[in-house]
Amino acid sequence: MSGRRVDRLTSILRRRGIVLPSFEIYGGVSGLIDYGPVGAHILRRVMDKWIDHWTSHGDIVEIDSPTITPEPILVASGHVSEFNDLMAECGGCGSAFRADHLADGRHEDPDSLDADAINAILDAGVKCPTCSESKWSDVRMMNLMFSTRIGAMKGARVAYMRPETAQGMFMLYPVLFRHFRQRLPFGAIQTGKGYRNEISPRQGMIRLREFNMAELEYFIDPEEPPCPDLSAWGESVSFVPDPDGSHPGMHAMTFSEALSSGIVRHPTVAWFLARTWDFLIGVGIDSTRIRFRQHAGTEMAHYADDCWDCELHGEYGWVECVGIANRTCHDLLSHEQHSGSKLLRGWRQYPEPRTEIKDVLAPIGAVIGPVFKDEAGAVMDALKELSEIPDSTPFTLSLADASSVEITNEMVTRRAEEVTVHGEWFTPHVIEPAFGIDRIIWHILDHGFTETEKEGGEYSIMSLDQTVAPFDIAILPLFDKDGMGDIARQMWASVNSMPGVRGEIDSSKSIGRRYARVDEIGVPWAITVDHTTLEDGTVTVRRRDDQEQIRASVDEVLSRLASGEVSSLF
RNA sequence: GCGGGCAUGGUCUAGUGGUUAUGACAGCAGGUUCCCAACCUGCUAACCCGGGUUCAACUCCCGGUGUCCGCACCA
Repeated sequence: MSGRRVDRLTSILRRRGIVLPSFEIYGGVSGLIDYGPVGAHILRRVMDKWIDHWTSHGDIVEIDSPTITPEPILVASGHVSEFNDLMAECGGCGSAFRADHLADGRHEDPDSLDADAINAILDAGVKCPTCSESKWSDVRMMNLMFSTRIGAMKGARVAYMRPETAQGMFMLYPVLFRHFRQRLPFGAIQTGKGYRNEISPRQGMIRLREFNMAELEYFIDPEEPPCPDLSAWGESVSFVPDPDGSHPGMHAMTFSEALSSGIVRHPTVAWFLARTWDFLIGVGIDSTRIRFRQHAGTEMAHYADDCWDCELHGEYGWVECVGIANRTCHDLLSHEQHSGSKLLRGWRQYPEPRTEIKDVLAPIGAVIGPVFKDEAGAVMDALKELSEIPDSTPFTLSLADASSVEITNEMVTRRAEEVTVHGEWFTPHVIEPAFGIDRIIWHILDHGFTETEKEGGEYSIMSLDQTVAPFDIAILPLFDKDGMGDIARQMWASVNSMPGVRGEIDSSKSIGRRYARVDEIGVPWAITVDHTTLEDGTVTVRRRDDQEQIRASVDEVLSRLASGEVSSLF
C-alpha cells in the first residue's frame, strides 16, 4: 500500500459519490463541496439523528429561519464589527498581512486600533517582513461574511449570508417564550447552512466556505441554572482545561468529577458536554478520539463567557467539531438595546410576593412644568428613575442627556409607598452547543475507514454505525436466474417500503465483488438469495464488520430489519 | 493572502514539440464460475482553463483556477 491514508480515503469518497469538490467541470471552487448520492444520505441521517437527539428532551423545539440576514442584526450580534480583520498590503512585494500584527510592539493593544490609527503606525516606519520595504497600502477591512443586498437599486438594504444559525433563534425568542408559556428553561435548535468567506480554506471538508451547522440555544435563568444528574455518565473522558487556569494539563475523569472539581464551571454546560458525548458516540465516533478542550481567555469568541470545544482526532489531528459556549446574556441584551424590543426577557416569579416599602420622590408637575418648560418631561423621567433617594433637598439631578438640574423642596413630595412585587424581569442566559456537521461526518468516515487485507489483497471496510449508513441492507441474488433475482427484487421492494429503511440491490459480477462494493461504502448487512432460498425461504445474512454469516428466513430478516435489530440474529 | 510542488479516463498513473496518448483498477456487455474483489472476450472513457511562442503545443512560456506542503488566518 502506498501513499497516505488520507489520500486513499479521499479517493474513495470521490469515487463512490460520498463527498467531492463542487463545480468540478468548471474547475472547482475552493471550500465548497458536494455530497453525492451516497454521502447525502449519510448527511441526512446524521442531521435527523441530531434533531431527534435534542427534541427528545421535550423542552427543546426546532425552528427554521432565513440564511439571508439584514445588517442590523449582525451589527447587534457583533459580527459586523468583530468578525473581520484589518489587512495591509506591501507596495513593494505585494504580501498581505494582518495589520494589527504588523503594529505589534508599537502599541500595547493593536487589536483595539481603528484603521486610521494603524495607518499612522505603519507609515511611521514599519517594515515589510518579507521584503523590508515600507510602502504600505491603506489598511482595509476584510470581513469574513458574504455580503449581499436585499432588493434592487437605491432601495436595496445591506445584508449578509448568516455566519451562524444562532441569530435566528434569538430573533424568535419572543415566540419561543410564548410557546413554552413563559417558563424557562427551554431551547431551540436549528440546522442549515452557514457561510464564511474564509481567506484560505484547506483540509477538504474541515474548512469550508459554506457548511452545515446544527446549533442549540438553551435559555436559562442564570440564578437557577439547570443541574441535571450527571451520575448516569460513568465513562472517563479527556478534558483539557484552560492552560492559564488552575487545572492545566490533560485530565481523564467523568463529567460529574469535572464539574465537582471546578474544571467545568457551569452545571448546565457540563450537562451539554455529556449530551454532546452521547450524540457523538451514537453516530459512531471513536470514544478514544474525543476530548473536551476549554478555551483560554485569549481565544474566547467576542460573545462568549466560557467556552469548550469538543475536538475529534483524525487525519488532520485534533479538530474542533463542536463548540459549547456560555454566551450569557450577550445576544439578547444586545438585541434589546439595538432593536428597542422589550420582549427579550424572562420572568422570575418570587416564591412569595414581596411587599416593599419604598421611599419615593413624587414629582409635582404643577411646579416642575413651569420651571423647566421643555425639559420638564426629562426631569420627571429622571426623578422616577432615581435609584437612590437623596436625603435632603435641594440636590442636583442628572438627566438622560447628561445635563443636570437642581431640584428644590417645592418640586417633590417625599413619601413612603408600599408596593407588592410578584417577581422580576431579567435577561436570560444562553448556553449554546454548536455542531459543525461536515467536520463530524468527516470524522465518522475517518474513524470508520478500515483498511485490511484479504487473501493478500488490499481491502477496505467503512465501519459506519448502522443508523448513519447510506443503506441499511444490501440484497444480493447469488445468480440472477431460476427465480433468485425475482425473490431478491421482491425483498428489495419490501425493504424500501419500510419507513426510513433503504436497501440496495446488486446482481452484477461475482458475489465477493458485490460484498466488497457494499463494504466500501459501509452497508452494515448483506443478504444473499441462493438455491436454498428457492427450497425453504431462508437467506444468508452477512455482517459487514467481521464477515460472519448466518442463515435465517426471509420473514425473520425483514421483521428484524424493520425494528433495527438485525444484529440480534447473530 | 504569500512562497514552493503538482494538474493525463470514474480512481491511481506512464509518456512525448509531430504518437492511433501508456497501463492497472473500477464500470458496461457477453461467456464461464459462484458465498467473499477468480478467469476469458469485447467495449466505454482522459491531456484543468485562457493567452502566447511555433509550420505544429498535452508537452515550452505567461496568466488564471484547483490541489498539496510551509507561512499567515481560523466564532
